[in-house]
Amino acid sequence: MITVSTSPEAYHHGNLRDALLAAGLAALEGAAGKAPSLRELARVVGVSATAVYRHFPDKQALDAALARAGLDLLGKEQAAAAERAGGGSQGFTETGRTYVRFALAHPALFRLMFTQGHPVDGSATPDEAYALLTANSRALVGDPDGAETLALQSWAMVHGIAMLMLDGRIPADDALIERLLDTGNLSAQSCGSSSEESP
Amino acid sequence: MITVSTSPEAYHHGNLRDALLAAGLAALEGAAGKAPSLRELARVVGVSATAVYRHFPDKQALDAALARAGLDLLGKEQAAAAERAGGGSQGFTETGRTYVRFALAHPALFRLMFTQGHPVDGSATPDEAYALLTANSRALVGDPDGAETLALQSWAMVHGIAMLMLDGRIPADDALIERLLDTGNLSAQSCGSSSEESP
DNA sequence: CGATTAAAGTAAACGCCGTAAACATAGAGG
DNA sequence: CCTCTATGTTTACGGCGTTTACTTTAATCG
Repeated sequence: MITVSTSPEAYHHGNLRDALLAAGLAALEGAAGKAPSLRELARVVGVSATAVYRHFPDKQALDAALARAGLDLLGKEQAAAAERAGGGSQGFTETGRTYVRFALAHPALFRLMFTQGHPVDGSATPDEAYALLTANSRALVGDPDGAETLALQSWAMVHGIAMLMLDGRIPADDALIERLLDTGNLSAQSCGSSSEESP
Repeated sequence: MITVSTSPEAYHHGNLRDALLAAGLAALEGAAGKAPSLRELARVVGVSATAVYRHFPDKQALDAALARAGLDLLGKEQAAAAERAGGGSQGFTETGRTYVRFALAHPALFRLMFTQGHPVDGSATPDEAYALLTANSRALVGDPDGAETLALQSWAMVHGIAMLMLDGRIPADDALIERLLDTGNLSAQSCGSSSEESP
């Protein structure tokens, strides 16, 4: 009944793994916005709960696979957005904007991606998003150390914006995203004068 | 047997609520770093699981109360740190440093604080940390709009750093914290020239 | 002071969850 | 054709959050 994009094999021998991942991603988008249970996924795919264990050692592994899928998707969207903006500092900013928008568009998936206890899959395949980030910041600032710092600061900034908006601590407002993404203001702290001043 | 700080009454009529919160905070600090279950908390306090429902409508409410307690604690630590640093921009930076340190020192609690679906307790008591943040940034920049932007950007930055470190995406390294907290570098993007440039 | 009443606790049960163990079956390879 | 191995199923366990119905405690009030 359910056809999964990734692999065209007959269902009963073949692509349960992909079917589970597809069902998981679908569930994460659903109105519930709730992380799906292993049993629920098995039910949706039409298989017994324990069948899942033929393809994932435990639920955490399933979640990790979902997280990696989400990370890949984010990386692709970012790359596309950066290219559309024509690279350079414009592309860099667009990458950040896409990051926040992705989080707001897929809240449950985004939470899952970053909520695992340890880095997803221990750097087996470093994710595309991060590679793009460092490459772009290296293109913007010459000094390698400065480039890494800029990359991490930018990541932290957009990640913080995304998380605070997802958690409802600050309004998930488009205009606010733009305002926060414009880091020119931040330099008021250290750009105009040197680092000391008191009221 | 267990004495709880908040309320000195005899146990069987009185302070189950506070005992549960204390047990919850203790569990969140424990080596497990795992969010405690309602039943586990009841067990620790020596009460049946359903007794909890006399004091909290459901587990989410218990979690929200724990989150609020954590928020208060964070606010107090930040205020103390800012005062110790003598206020001004020094104090402002110290506030941020304390935020990240708090997250690393109490990972499970910090996660709980920001992982609830909606803002904890719908702005009933706006939290001290945020009040301090806006007050400080207003003291640093004159323009109220600019102050709010600076406040939110700073919050997003430290929150992002904290979260990425908790999730193991970037090393939880003291030197790195310092490097990322120094936002002077960020201005390289928009301080030296106007906003356009390409490689 | 004693009866009533409301607050605070208990016990049992429900349906869900993740996971383990033992068993079934289909298809590939000798 | 028969056997293995990969992939599935059934059944079961303990833990979870929550509901329902019951009991106890202590505070109120005539």
